[in-house]
Formats: sequence, C-alpha cells, structure tokens
Amino acid sequence: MANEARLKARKPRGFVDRGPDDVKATEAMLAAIRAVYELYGFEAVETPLVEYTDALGKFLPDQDRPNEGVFSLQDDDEQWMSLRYDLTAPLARYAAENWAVLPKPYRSYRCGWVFRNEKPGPGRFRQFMQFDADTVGTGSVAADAEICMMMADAMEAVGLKRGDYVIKVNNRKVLDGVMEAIGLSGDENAGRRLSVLRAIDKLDKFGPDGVRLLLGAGRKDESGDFTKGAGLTDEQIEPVLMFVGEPWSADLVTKLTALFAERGVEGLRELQDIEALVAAGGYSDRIRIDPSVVRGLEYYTGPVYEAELTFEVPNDDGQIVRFGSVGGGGRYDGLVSRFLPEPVPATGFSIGVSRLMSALKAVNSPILADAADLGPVVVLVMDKDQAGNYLNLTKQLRDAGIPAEMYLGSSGMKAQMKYADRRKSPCVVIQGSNEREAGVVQIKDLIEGAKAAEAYKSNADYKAARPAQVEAPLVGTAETPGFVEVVADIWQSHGGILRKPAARS
RNA sequence: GCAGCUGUAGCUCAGUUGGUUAGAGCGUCGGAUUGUGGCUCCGAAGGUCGGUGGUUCGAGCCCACCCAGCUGUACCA
Repeated sequence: MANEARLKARKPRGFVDRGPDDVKATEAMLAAIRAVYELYGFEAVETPLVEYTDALGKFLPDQDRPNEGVFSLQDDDEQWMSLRYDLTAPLARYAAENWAVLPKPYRSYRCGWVFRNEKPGPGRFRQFMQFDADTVGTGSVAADAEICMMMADAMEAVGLKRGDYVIKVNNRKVLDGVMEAIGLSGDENAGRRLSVLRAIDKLDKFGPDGVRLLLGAGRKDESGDFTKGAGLTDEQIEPVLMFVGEPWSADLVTKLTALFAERGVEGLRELQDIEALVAAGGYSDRIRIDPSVVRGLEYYTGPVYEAELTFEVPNDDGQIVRFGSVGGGGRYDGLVSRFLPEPVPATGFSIGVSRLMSALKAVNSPILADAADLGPVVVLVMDKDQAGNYLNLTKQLRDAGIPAEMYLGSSGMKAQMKYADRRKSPCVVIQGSNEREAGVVQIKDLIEGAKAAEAYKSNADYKAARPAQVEAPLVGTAETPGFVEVVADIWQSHGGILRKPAARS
C-alpha cells in the first residue's frame, strides 16, 4: 500500500462543476433570453474577465487589500488587475472607451462569468453567471420602462408563467426623499442612510417588526447574534414604515408629495411616468411599483428594479422555500461619466443565471425538458481485430446525422452494454463473426429493452429472449431497410434529431 | 466577520460506561452467464475515524487548539 500522501482531488471552495445536463439546460435558457433581448434591438458585446482594478470602481472596500471581495493580481508593470465582480462596471468602461464611435443611445447585452471573493453559501458561489442588458446614453424613463418590460418577457421566455414572477420598481430619489423628510440628509448622515436602506431591504425577510428593530436599537437573531440598528427615534421610524408598508397609490403619492422636497417629488413623477408607460405596453399585471425595493448597490441614482419569483417550493428537506430575487438593476447615471468629461446617463438589468436555473428546475420548466439529451449510439467491439470495420459502421451512422461512437475501452460485451446504458444510448450496434459473415448487424433498443426486461424473472430466459433486438443488413434494399435507416428510426423514436449538415449547393 | 451545530468507506449512516482486527445499506469492480445493460446469488476492492497535541495501561469515543462543512446573521460594489 502506498502510504505517502496522495494529492487529493478537490475543487476550490465556492466553485462548482457542471455536468452535461446542466450545461445543456443553461444553454437552452440563455438562448431563450438572448432571443428576447435581440427582439428588443439590443446587440451583443463581450468584455474580458479581467479589468484594471481602478476601472472596477471606487466600490472596492479597501485599495490596500485588493483581494478583499474581489480576486486581484498584479501585472508585471505593477498595475493591479481584478476579475470582474459584475458586468456593469466593465460595460461602463467599454462604453466610455468607445463612446466616440458607438451609436447613441447604446443598447447592448452580455452574458458571462463574474467572480466574488467572499464566503460561499447555499446558492451563493464565488463564480457565477450574469446576463445583462443596458441602455447607455439616455436619461429617459422610457428606457427604464422598456428594460422592465423586456425582463418580464424574458421571464416568460424561459418558461415561467404569468403570476409566478413580478418585476418590482422603485426609485432611489423617493427613498432619499423619505430620509430627507426625517432629517437624515447631508454627508454626516450617509452611514445612517445606508443602515436605513439595509433595514428596509430586509422587509420580506423579517417583516415590519424586524425592520422596526433594525431601524431602532437593533435585532437579535435566533442564534443569539446581535445586529446593531440604525438608531432612529420612534418619530423617525414611523414615516419610514408607513412608506414601505403602504401599497403604491394616488393617495400615497399625494401624501408623499406634501412631505418631500424637490428631489423626492421628481422621483415620484418618474415612477408615475414609468407606471403609465408600462400600462400603455400592457404590462401592468407584471410590473408593479413597490416602495420597499432597495437594491443594495451604492451607484444607483434613480429607478431601481427587481425580478422576484412569487411561488413557493418544498426543498429536499421538505421545507417551503421562496426563490425571491432572480435579477435586478436600475439607473446608474454616474458610472460611465467617471471616465468621460460629459454626463452619460445609463440604465440596465442583470439576471442571475444560476438562481434562475434552479428556479426553473423547481417548476419543471418546459425549456429544460427540451434540453434533455440522448447519448450516442454505441457500436460494440466484439472482435478487437475488427476495429477498422467497426469504425466504418460508426462513420456511416455519423454521416446520417446520428451521434455515434465505437467503444474504446478494453472490457467485454457485458461491460460494453453497461457503458452504453450509462451513456443513455438509445441503442447499440452488435456485429460478431456470425453477423459479419452474413453481412448484417444486430441492433438492440436499450430503452425498449429495459421496459421489456421487467417481464423476465430468470436471467437465462431474459438473455435468450433478447428483447427489443432486431437484425438489419449492412446495405438496404427496396424491401428491407439497411441498418443505418433502422438505427435512425430508433434514434428518432426516442426523440433524437438527425444532425445532418445542411446540403451545400 | 460573529454565533450555533456537525465531521467515521465514493454516498447515507451505525459504532455500548473508553477495551482485541471499526461495521451496515447503497454505489463501484469481478464472477455465476467465454455474445447481451435489468432481476437474483456469490465474491472483492475501498478507512491517516477531519488534523495536531494531550489525558489514559488502552481513544472513533474524554480534553485543548486548528481545519472543513452546514444553519443563522453581517457584508454583498
């Protein structure tokens, strides 16, 4: 026994491997989203995984510790570079760098991996995929309304039913108005404003009572851990709770207008405009103004949106779970202009691809069923000296557009059958010396065969019966189809499609 | 980061007040069946008991520290 330490195969914490089913399903989902984005006239753009750290923004917590939150490395000229942690900052860099030549407003989408160097948790990874769409170069709320409508269409394109999701819209200016009204304006209250926003963000998690504690002295969770609150007085807390707890209505707008200074009123007007645009598009049942939406990001300056799934599903332990947010976004008027001498307003939305995917699994979205895949037809190797012959059979199948492979291992027939089974092959092609001399092959349908096998109790009977197995000649005639045709029939009968390249003329 | 809980075979887990050589089911591989995936039967491989140190005649079990995982919470650009 080798006792010396063997290298342990293990993937880094917070990262995931993805198998063939997952890859296929994700591709199908992305294709559906992409189709929606392109229908709206957005064009693709791809940027690198790495950006200069300063281009990712002032949003880095600490320039002295560049690995806090992001993955960073130093170039040979000592410049700090980082793996991107979202797709918005790189887009802002790209738009600014190419501002002179881009059509304006610039409408683009992009999909890709982003990285965050932080503690992973259930459903939270250090590498994950986002799918974004943004309009850069217009301050019109029509751009915000359009993006919300596009997100609603994307939700349905991936198989979510109307009512299973809602796009919630709020406005940072309105939140600012509320805080101004309770005396939290000014630089000296910036930290406290942030605490208030965080507390509001927890409304669906802890309810109004939990938020009240967080706005005041603080809250203790069930493990006994204590979270310090924003330290507001009761007189300050009440208006905040009223604001986030009350449904959006003309009445609320009137009340708030009386309370607000100019900036808050402007926010209210923008929300009303969005509401009207959404109604004109026929999306009022799916896009809702909701004063409790916050979005943590500091760079948002106006409308913010969130795509939330409304259904509940039991998890593996039988507990009821809500998926919650599968995407979000908003207006970030300051981000592009960091690089340019002129103001460049922009708005965009980001879909969390992995989260959306696990939600689609939970509701059995048809888009995933379509992605289910058959393995290749396996040509068994009965006589090792006939490899050229088997390879030729395999090629004939491939030429007909049927995924096929010759068995490349060294095991016997039984193991080859098991291999084909595990590959989810619909059928195998068998040619021993008898068949070869007769110019035929045996074709065994593994899926039908498995059904038929249940009828046999003894293994001897099962083997003798050879269920779901047919013989076919290598070359067909007018009366008898050849083996390629027989395999093609079986392939298609199990839902396989022929991948014949389009004929060239 | 903070708090609580948990680490025994690839997976799910037993393991007595601390007592000889640490078990089961599933899975994997092989055989019964030299040319047929299922079922059944037989067999095999697979373990630094998370790590290090300590207590003890003796530790999977007790103690300390460390590491990892899970749950909650914080942060989440």
